[in-house]
Parts: sequence; C-alpha cells; structure tokens
Amino acid sequence: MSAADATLRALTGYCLRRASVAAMTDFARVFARHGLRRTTFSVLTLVTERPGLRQAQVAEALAIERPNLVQIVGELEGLGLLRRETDAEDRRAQALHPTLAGRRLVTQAMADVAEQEERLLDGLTPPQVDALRTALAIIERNAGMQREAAHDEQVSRA
Amino acid sequence: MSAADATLRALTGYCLRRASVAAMTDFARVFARHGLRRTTFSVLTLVTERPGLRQAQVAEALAIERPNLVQIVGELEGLGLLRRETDAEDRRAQALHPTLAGRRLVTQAMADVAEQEERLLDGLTPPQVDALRTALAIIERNAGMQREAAHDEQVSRA
DNA sequence: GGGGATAGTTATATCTCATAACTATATTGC
DNA sequence: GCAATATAGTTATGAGATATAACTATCCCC
Repeated sequence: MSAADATLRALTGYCLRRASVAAMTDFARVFARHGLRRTTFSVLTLVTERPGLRQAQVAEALAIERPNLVQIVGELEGLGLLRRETDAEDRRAQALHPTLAGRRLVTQAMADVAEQEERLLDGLTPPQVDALRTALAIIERNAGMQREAAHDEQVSRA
Repeated sequence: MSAADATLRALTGYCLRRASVAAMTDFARVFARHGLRRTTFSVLTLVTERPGLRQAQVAEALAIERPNLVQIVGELEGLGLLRRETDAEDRRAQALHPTLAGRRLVTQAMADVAEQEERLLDGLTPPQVDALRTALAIIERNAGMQREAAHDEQVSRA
C-alpha cells in the first residue's frame, strides 16, 4: 500500500516542510549539546563571522524580528558568549562582539553541525547537494517576492 | 559585499530552514483564504483521500502528536468539514469522514495551493523539481533514522 | 532646536509542537 | 473468565519561535 499521504506528497511544499522539520529536530539536539538553540547558534555564528555588527543588522541578516533578537542576544550575553558594546558613532546602537568563549564554542558547535549535515545528506552526491541548495535559494527568493508584493498591496491600501 | 550570513549559508540545513519558513509563510496566506491553517488543510486533505482513517492513523501519517490532532480535528468538525464516527469494530477509535462541504473546500483550496506552488517553483525545470523532491525525501529519511536511533538509546538506558 | 526617523527594548499574543496523565475500551495470558 | 497490559482519544500544560504595538533614547535634517 502506498503512503497514506500520497496526495500531500505530491506537493513540494509539503515535502519541504516535512524535511525541514525532521532536519531541525535533529539539529536541535546538536545545538543542545553545546547549550545552544537554533536561534542562538545562528546569531553567535553570524557575530563571530562579522564582529561589530549591530543588532538591527543581525536581525536583518537572519530574518529575525528585532524584538525577538533582544531575548536571544540577552541569553548569549548571559552565557558569556558575546557582549553588547554601545556603538561610539551611534549611541543608540549595540555592536555585538563574540567573547573568546563564544568563538571557541561556535567552532566546536559548527564542527558538530557539519558532521550532522553529512549524516543528513548521506546518499546525495555533491552535485545533488549543489542542485538542492540552488533550488532552495530560488524558492526562498520567489517566496520573498510574493511577500513583498502582498506587503506593498497592504501599504497602498492604507 | 557578500551576504552577511555567508558562513550560515554554507550549511544546507540553514538554507532548508530559510526556504521552508519563507514558503510556509506564503502558503499560510493561501490557506487563510479558505479559512484553513496548514495543519487543518493537511488533515482535511488526508481524510478526503482516505475516508474512514482513525485519528491515530492520521497522526501517524502526518507526523502530528495525537494530543495536537484533537484540537485540529475539533476545529474541522466545528467548521462542518468532517465528522468523527465511533468505529464499530473498536469503540475507542474515531473514524474520520469528510463532509460534502469538506470535500468541496479541499478541492478549491488544493487548486489555490497548486497555483502557489507554481509561483514558488518558478525558475526551476521539472527535472530540477524532481531532483529537489528526491533530495528532500532522502533528508527526511536520514533525519528520521537519526531520531529513531536517539530514541532507542533513551529506551535502552531506562 | 524642533520634527521625524531609527535602535533597542518591553509587553503581549499566536502558533506549533511536545509530554504527562487520565478515561474508556480492547487484548492478552494465566 | 479475569487480571494485567496495551491502545485510542482526550485534557492540561509547557516550551519555543514568531509577530505587532508602544515606549525610550538617540540621531539626523532643516
């Protein structure tokens, strides 16, 4: 007997969602081993890559709403993994810098994450992985354009 | 300047998550036009495909925890889109059947969803879409095996 | 120097998903 | 045939991620 959800499986969006949820569930365990969550891992990785980035820039880059970032940065600061520094040029802004502990943790966590990725992509050739990422990028862009259009519509209606 | 999140973009899991969230945000608007949410759409579609399925089977097929399904089925029943019928052979079980209104609604919603999918996949050739779905299926399966292993480990430790 | 924009924050609401514990019923083993 | 166990659905509850409105402090511009 074929899968009960054959009709839904015909929808790429359904497959995308199922794969994403399954993968994120596994990644969550990897993050937890380092005392992190998906969001704190992302922010710490980004801040390590680009020290001095302001919260608003981090929020923009990771598509996180600024209010939600406050809690995330607060958690990372509380763990001693990064610190907020009031920007000298704009005293409203908080520039984020990883601490030494933060840099070390992100290095360790990233190694684990990469290992997990390998397991997740087992059975896919490198060209297949490339094709997957290209497709995901296109979907994300197409979806973003949809949302912009919807947003513009709302604005013009106001 | 390259994207600020270049390091994270190197992770397929990050790309998968971003694409999924973006796509689901768009789909949510389509579902809302029909008074549905992602979860109620999935359940209604499945029950229309396989009338008589029990709640536990629906939960299993859609990877929804049974407690969460109760609310979803309750909402669909309240909308008059499906009905619970106590199974004659096992009076604990609730067999789910779509109503006529449910069947009609799912047909209309599915048409809209398919249209939205086309927009989302714009720029991908049919073989590319096939490759994408193959890759997503492999990832979902790999992740599932990971979780089973982790679960078995917990059980044996108890 | 006053008006409007921007950065961060607080408070809050929603949605999804997860677990524990309860009930009613079914099944199994003695 | 009955006690022990398992299963279906349910209730209650909590954690996590995400979204918006409103506030304060600061900046920018004219």
